[in-house]
Amino acid sequence: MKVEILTTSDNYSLQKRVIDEIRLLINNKNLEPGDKLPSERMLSEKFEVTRSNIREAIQKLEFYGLLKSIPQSGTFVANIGVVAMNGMIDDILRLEDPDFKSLVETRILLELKTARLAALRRTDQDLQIIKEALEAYATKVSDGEDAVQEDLLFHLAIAKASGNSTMNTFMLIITPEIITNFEKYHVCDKALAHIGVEEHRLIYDAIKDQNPQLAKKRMKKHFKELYKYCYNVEI
Amino acid sequence: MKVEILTTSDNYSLQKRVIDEIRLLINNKNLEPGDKLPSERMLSEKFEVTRSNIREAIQKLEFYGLLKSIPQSGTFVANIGVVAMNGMIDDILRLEDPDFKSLVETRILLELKTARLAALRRTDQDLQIIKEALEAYATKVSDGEDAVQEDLLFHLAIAKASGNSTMNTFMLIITPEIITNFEKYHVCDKALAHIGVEEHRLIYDAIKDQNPQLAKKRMKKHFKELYKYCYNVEI
DNA sequence: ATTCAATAATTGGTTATCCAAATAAAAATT
DNA sequence: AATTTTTATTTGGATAACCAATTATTGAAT
Repeated sequence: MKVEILTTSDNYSLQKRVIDEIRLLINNKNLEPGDKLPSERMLSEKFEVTRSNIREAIQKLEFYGLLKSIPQSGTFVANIGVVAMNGMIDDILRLEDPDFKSLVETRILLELKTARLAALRRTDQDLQIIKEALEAYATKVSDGEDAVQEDLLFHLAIAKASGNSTMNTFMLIITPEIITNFEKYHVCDKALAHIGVEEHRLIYDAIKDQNPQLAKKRMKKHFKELYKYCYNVEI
Repeated sequence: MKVEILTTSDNYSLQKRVIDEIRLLINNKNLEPGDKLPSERMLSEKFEVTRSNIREAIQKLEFYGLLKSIPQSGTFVANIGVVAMNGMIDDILRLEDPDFKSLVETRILLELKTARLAALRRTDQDLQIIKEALEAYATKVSDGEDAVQEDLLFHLAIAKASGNSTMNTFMLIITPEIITNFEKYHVCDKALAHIGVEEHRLIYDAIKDQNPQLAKKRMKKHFKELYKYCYNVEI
């Protein structure tokens, strides 16, 4: 059974309201870094929402490093002052869901960098994993099968070899969204795959030879071909 | 009262265990995209953990786009096959917490790009917000006050003006961690601030004049000076 | 045998209750 | 009066009970 993604606007705007209330409270009480927020129970009463709503809002602000909950003690303002707190919460509230163009743009930026870094830093073990991913991809393609997954894993292997855990995380975040979009529009069919294999091999060689410039250049070309075929757009 | 960040290793490894069990289950049952997972209650019984543990693990995999929960219906495998699922979960489990060097490296990559894009895409309103952030920063510095927050907001204003919501999100994620590290090591004191103001102004001018190359170049110089002063390292 | 309405069971999400740690307050001891 | 010990309260987190939407099952009607 296939399912479609849906977003419930109700809870979403409620969370935004709670986050904004917390922002106002921090302003009114002039809470500085390290200061304690009122307890979850008090906040839920004050804002007339459930404690769950408060918890979710706090967890979101915790994700962005603005608050820190300590068990059996309280929730505290992180090492960020009132001014930055306001600005950042404002940004968080206004954040729209990423459009596909934004995802692609970011992916290319990240992958040109990870390819370069992988060429500089890859260990022998990293190289081995990339090679295995490459060959799994090549095998699938030569068998005429769909190889979107293997393609993905090749790119993630490079991200891991870059030795930069932040970029690695970011790649993990955006990759599935890109894949979903790719499959949704039914672009990038198997005709492209054979070209892809050769391009992958060239990228692998550059990383193997520890040639960062070349790795970046070949990754750039890879994306150029990819998006030219898939979307008839130059990037 | 100041608080220190701590990480409880217990729940963390428990979540990893649950995620790995889910991975194994998807493998053993050969679940394809769109297939339904067993209910949370069954999973909690099967893995001998609480339903909360199951929910948290599912939510994490949902964050990375691997699963999708539908209310009153079930949890489903996203549009990603078994192979990619395995590879990605493997990556997620191995993800280490980002080191400072990794954060800085990623920040620079992102900011060189957002500066460039902001120069290309900024609206008049974007420019106005950047200008306000710049002047708030300049005022603080000329008053001899600490201006870390205003500095941060200037950079975030540029990220917003880039028109790329993904990069904007990523900037919001890494910024507080960087700030925390900056303050922890008590580097980057006020002596640097006056240079910073001038550099900010130059970046602003380039964005105002819609000169992407110049904006990027000046941002690059800004970071070079910053990290040279703060860490005595070349980047 | 097929179709459709009615009912029972299942599901993720929500709310309420309980818990153990941490803090504050009070009382006892010196 | 100062300090320690004891008790009470507050805290975020864990658990359990509940809910409404969905799905599966049953059975009656054609």
